[in-house]
Amino acid sequence: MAQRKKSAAPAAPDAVLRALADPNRREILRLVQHTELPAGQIAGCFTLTQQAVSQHIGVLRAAGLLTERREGTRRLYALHHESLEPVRDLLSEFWPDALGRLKKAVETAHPRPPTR
Amino acid sequence: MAQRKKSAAPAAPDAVLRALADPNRREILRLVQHTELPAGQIAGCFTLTQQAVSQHIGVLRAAGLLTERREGTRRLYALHHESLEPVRDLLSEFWPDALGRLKKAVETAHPRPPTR
DNA sequence: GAGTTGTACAAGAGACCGCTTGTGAATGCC
DNA sequence: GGCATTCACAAGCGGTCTCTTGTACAACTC
Repeated sequence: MAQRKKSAAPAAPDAVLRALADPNRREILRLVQHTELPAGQIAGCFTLTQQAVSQHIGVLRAAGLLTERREGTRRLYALHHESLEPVRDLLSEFWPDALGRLKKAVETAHPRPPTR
Repeated sequence: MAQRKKSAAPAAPDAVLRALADPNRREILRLVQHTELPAGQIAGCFTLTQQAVSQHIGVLRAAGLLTERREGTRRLYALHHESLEPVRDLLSEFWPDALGRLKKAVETAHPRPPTR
């Protein structure tokens, strides 16, 4: 199986939306949106246990919202912006006027590899 | 006490995101995106029971994503676009460059009453 | 090798979600 | 009034989510 999807289908936004629907997970994304951070440091920002935060990281990673890089014993996480696209597409679908047009503007300003 | 008890809810991003995270509910939103529809007609588009669809409508309404209008024994629902704004704000927060700037452009082009 | 550190995996409790069946309330029509 | 239609409310069931505690494992340090 070379490709996960045959066309430029809107993917499954379910996982991304569910992942975003939790305030703790959104906070994690805010922490790593500009710099990558090790799991332990992320966990240190919460009153939850390290394991609970690790599970949240797992949810975000499963949704494709985090990239992981191992460095020694640590694992560094960072926001993977492109996985937000299904949400943006969804939004533009329901946003009749403004966002729909602006989406094209975004794509013009930030060309991406053609989705085959 | 603030006066935020109207049918058009303040829309915490959690409720909106959770509501959007279900494919059946997204389908409901697509149905009423351009025209308002009675609950029964919405339910007729699904294999679920009328009650199940009614519950989905309740979730969407609680998230502020639907407006309700009573007409006789029927209740007509339509998409309430503005409740999507928290999602748009969230997205622009995590979208480093393009969407963040374009959001301002949207607000300039489509001014709305100041929130709060 | 032994200990320490950083992290994920596993199992379980309690809450919540989505669905079904059953029922009731409001409106319209005869 | 009596009845049909439209729809929400209520209870219950199985599955899923989120959290906790306990544990395992890999990589560094000595």
